[in-house]
Amino acid sequence: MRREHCGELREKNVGQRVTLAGWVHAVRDLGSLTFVDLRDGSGVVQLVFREMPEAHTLGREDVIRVTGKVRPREKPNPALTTGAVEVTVETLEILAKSPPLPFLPDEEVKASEETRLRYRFLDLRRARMQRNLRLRHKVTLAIRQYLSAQGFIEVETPMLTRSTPEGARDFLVPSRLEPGKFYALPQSPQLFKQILICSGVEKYFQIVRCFRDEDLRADRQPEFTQLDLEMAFLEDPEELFSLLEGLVAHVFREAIGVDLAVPFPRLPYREAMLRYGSDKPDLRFGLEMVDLTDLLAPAGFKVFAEAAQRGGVVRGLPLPGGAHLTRAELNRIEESGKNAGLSGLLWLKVEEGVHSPLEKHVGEGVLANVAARAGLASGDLLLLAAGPEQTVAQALGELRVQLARERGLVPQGKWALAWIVDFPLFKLSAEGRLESEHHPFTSPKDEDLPFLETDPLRVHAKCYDLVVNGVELASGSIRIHRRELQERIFKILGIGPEEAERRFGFFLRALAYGAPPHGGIAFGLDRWVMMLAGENSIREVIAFPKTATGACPLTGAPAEVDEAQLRELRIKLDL
RNA sequence: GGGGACGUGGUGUAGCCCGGACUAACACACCGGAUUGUCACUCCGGAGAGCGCGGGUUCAAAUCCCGUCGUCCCCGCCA
Repeated sequence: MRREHCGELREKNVGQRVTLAGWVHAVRDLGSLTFVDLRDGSGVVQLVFREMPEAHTLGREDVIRVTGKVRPREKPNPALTTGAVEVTVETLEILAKSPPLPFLPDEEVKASEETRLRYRFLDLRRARMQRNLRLRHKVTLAIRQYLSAQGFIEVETPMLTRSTPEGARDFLVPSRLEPGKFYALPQSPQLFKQILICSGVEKYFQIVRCFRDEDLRADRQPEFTQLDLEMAFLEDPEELFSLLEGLVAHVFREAIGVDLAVPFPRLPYREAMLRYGSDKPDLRFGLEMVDLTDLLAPAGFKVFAEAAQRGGVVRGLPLPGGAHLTRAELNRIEESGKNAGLSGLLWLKVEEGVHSPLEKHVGEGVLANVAARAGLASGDLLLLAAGPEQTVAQALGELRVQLARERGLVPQGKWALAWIVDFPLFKLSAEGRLESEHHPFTSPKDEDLPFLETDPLRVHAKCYDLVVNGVELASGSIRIHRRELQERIFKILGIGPEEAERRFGFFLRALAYGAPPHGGIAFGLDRWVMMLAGENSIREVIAFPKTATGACPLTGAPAEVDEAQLRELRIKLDL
């Protein structure tokens, strides 16, 4: 269909005869004069119908085609990019009618999210959703351009595969040809991309759908998209970091015109936990925590002494300008701290000297030292907590973010990116078993290899996360490329040779036949686009997302299937 | 698995705490009419829900109670 684009008409088009097609965005019927805002993918332009009775039959979201002449407006509308002109209609053709709408595809949707999802085809017509879809396209295009220019090739890996040893629950697909057996949808292409490396694909990437059957959140969907990437002959994460800094900076520039400062800071996991109480710290603001165990444990306050005795810590979270907080506000903060797992929260403030309920227990000298270490100035507050290190760090970390938000200490429009490095290789599960912190194919750091069996928890991994404004954007590692080391790791994790062979023998075989050193990373694409779009939910940047129970209000999925389908798959339901 | 919030015409809300004047209100959308410069057009008129569903309490339930379903947020879970 030959046509001009509504949103592109300007004063320079005045006098031209044009054909336009699109949706009726609004109708203003003044009798023998009718104005219609016509919308297509490019934007909106005003049509003028004079003495055309058909114009009275137009309804919102009807699809029409018109021809007419571009004219300057008597009264331009500065709110519209095409506001200097209008099109006087000569012919009108109604291509499709629309029934009354559940909601108008205007900027301000009043419809609930459920209604929006049920009528997603209407919702996506809104300018904001169109912008989000286009932004997402820009991001994936920029990624493909950049990586392609760097010599990476995109390779597709199977959607129907076998259950890979990731941590999450798998979505299963029954096999008809082999009754009783199942495919799994991939949680990530982890093993396939490593096999590609072993296959001589030295630089691989894929923008790929991944599936995890876990509960949903505002930033979690059962199917989501990753930018998955892997490189051969990679031993030093720094090599990858500089490549990815280039990629990330390119995407930010292309997608939203922001120039990021590179390189991004590197922050060891241990330091992130100590200073920010999180392995994905929001570095847009300060409020850095300090360790006070050595000052306060021996100071004569029982709670602190006992915490230290049990191997715990005493930590402080400074709150600049917090000295004037009322008793009620402090109580509320303590309540939040308790919800986050603390057994209590004490405070200290600097205001014409140092004041604290601790004063009578530990004395002024100690308090002054504490204030000095925390770098407190007059008018500042320090929140104090004691207990097991992990608990205290995490809880104060949560408080740090919460207080910064509440008190407006988070700078808007700022992008704080950082690499978190030197993660531990293992962690203890709730049952006290060793588990991989990242995944079992992550390489330990060379200098820690001697402790692998003797003191596994002190072993660091060649593992890294990229965090942006307190959100984990990407996560990756240098992989194990020698089979012997892989078998040592399995052994430590309690995976015997038979189990290893059964679950991923195919992968171990690939490693055995000459695997180059390699490593890679995976980005959460939905989260990335969400942040770039300034949205609070990834559903706003996914064309057809699922609800919190994994349902699709548009299609009604998941749904029952025919008895015949089940019989063919030899499946009997037991509900 | 747990906690919290919510569910009222097509859509978004008010009413619910404190049951009765609710024959359920308002806005947008819709229908009819008027209208030659609007752009949230305006003006006049109209239709449209029995309050997610089921049960209970009561003389009386949108309102109180129990159950159930659905939506959203959070914790667990998600390496």
